[in-house]
Amino acid sequence: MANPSAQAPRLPAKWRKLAEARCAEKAERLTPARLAVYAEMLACERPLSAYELIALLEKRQDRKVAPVTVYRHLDFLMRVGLVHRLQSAQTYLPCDHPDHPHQSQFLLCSSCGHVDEVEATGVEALLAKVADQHGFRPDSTVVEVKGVCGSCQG
Amino acid sequence: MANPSAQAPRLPAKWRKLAEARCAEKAERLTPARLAVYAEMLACERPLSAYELIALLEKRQDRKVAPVTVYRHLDFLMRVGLVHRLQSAQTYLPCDHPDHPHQSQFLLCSSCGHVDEVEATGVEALLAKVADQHGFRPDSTVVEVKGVCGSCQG
DNA sequence: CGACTCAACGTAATAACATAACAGCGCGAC
DNA sequence: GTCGCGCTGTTATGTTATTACGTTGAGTCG
Repeated sequence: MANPSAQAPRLPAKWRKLAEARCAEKAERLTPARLAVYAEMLACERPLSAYELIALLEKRQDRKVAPVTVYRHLDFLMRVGLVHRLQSAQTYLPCDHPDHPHQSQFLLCSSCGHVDEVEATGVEALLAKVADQHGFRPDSTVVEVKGVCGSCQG
Repeated sequence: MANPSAQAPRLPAKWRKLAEARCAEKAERLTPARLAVYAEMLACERPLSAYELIALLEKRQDRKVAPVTVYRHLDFLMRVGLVHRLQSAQTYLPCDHPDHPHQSQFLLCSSCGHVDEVEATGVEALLAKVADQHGFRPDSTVVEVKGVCGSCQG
C-alpha cells in the first residue's frame, strides 16, 4: 500500500497513543491500514456503516477498498476495544471513553443521529443480578436506548 | 392463496386468542397469511432469521415465498406486539409473555441458542433514569445479554 | 544469508439480510 | 355499484457481511 497513513485524516496524538497502548496490552499490531480506518471514524464524529466507511476510504485514498478489508479492520478495532458496533443500527463508532475496558450503554437520537456513549455502573450490575436470578451467566451486554437527545428537544 | 392456514402448523387456542385480542386492540387485521407466519414461529421454539422463516414456509406451503412477504408479516407481528426482533442476532422470535405491552430484556445463550425473554421492572426504570441524567428522552430500549444459560453450565 | 512461519492484506465471488416500486385483489363504506 | 384502502404478489434492487484463496512482508531460526 502506498503509505496510507499519509492519506488518512490527521489523527490527534491523544487517540494515536491510546490506540498504541491498547494494541500493546493485547499484543496486537497497529498497522497503517488499521490506523487509517480508525482515523477516518474519529474524523467523522458519527456512527458509520461499513459501506459508508468504504466510500470514505476510497475517496481519501483514491482506490478501491474491498468490503472484507474494512470488516477485518473493524473486527480488529472492536477486538482491541477502540470501536463499538451499534447492533440496532448496524453501524460502527469509535469508543468515546476508552481509558479502560468497559461495557457501555448507548443513547441514540432519532432526530439528529447523534449517539452518546455512557457508562452507568448501575446498569451492568443490575443486568448481572437479573441474569443471575435466571441462572444465566452473562458474558457481554447490548444496551441501546433510542429516543431524542437534549439538543433536539428544544 | 390456497388456504394457507390449513397448511400452517397447529396453533394452540391460547396463542390464537392472544393474536386476535392484540389485533382487536390495535384495529389491525389478523389474516391467514399473518397467522401462518406467527404459527410457524411458535412451532419452532427458537429465534429464526427471516430467511429461515421463508424456507420453513416454502416447505410447509410448497410454493415460493418472497422475502418482502415475510418481512411485511414480521413488521405486522412486531407492530401488534406478538413478535420481537433480536437486534444483535438479526432474528425474530414470538413474544413470550404477551399479556400486555412491554419492553423486554433478552438472555441469549451462546451454547444452545435458547433465548429467555425476561421483564425486569428495574431495568427500564434505571435506563429511564440514566437517560434523564443525560437530558435524553427515551422512546424504546434494546437490552440483550449474551452468555450461558443454566442448562448449559452443568 | 536463506528458508520457514505466521499474521496482515488483496482480490473475487457469493451469501445473507432488507427494501422499493408497482400492479391486482377483496372487502367495507357510502 | 363504485370508491377507497389495506393486503398480497411479483420483480428487481439495495445493503450488510462472509468465504475462499493467493500474495506480501516482517520476524525467527538454522
